[in-house]
Amino acid sequence: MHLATWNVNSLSVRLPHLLDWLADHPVDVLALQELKLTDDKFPAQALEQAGYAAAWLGQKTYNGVALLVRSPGSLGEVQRNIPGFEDEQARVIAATVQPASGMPPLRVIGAYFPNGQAPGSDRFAYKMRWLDALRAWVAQELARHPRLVLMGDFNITVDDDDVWDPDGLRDTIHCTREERAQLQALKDLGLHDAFRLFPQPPKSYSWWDYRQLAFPKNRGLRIDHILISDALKPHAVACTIDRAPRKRPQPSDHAPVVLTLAVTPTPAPESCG
DNA sequence: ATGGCGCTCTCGGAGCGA
Repeated sequence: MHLATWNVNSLSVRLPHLLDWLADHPVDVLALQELKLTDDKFPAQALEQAGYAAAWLGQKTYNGVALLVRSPGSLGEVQRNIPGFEDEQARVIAATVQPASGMPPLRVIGAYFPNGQAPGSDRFAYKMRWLDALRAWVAQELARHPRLVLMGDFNITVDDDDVWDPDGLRDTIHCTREERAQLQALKDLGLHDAFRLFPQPPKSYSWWDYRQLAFPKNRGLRIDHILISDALKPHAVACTIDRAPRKRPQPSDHAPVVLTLAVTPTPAPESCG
């Protein structure tokens, strides 16, 4: 089965891209970020016709997140935003997912982490507060749901391998020690960066600036991540970034990240052969 | 050196993203 995350940068604008992508890649679960629409504008009917049920949390102009599950899968115990963390911004949606593929249920958290603008700014301070609240809540979620996926636009690079120009971008937003320490603290709860469980091409990124021919020059960042719990790690068989939608006219600035999970655990590499 | 693109809200140009 397949799970994916994609920051679409306006679901209204990108709906044709999304429907095309789902037709070619009928993933079981998809987390979307930056819907940029209010709840009443969410294209639930078009997605249902494409074979997907959805839960969403939108707002005017900015942010907005959704979880999609391929029918006849289902979403239950939907949580919108972080419990106990007052936030006007629509950034988190979680659900217990029963996949269509027949795999046992998963707890899936889709998140659009704050950008942070610049170190030292008010928005950076908000990003740190938000990350503190997220981590405390994810710890509780993990205790209740060992089979957990946390995926989305993290707006944080894990390390310099995720940065096209690590020296030029040293300690700039998405690359600061504080942000990376927060991401490490999330991983320390017992989560694994699915992308780095597997050999990957060098200079693999998930976001490229619209300007300066950044995409054709592959000047990007890997800031969209899929973290999986200890219990799911033995099921992971592949994780890739699909650059194809970024090559289309009027693309999102982000590419989808796709995780493949086996229904049954796969042997650890040490036990092979 | 700066801003360079794209989206939203709204029809001029600002705010924001990353």
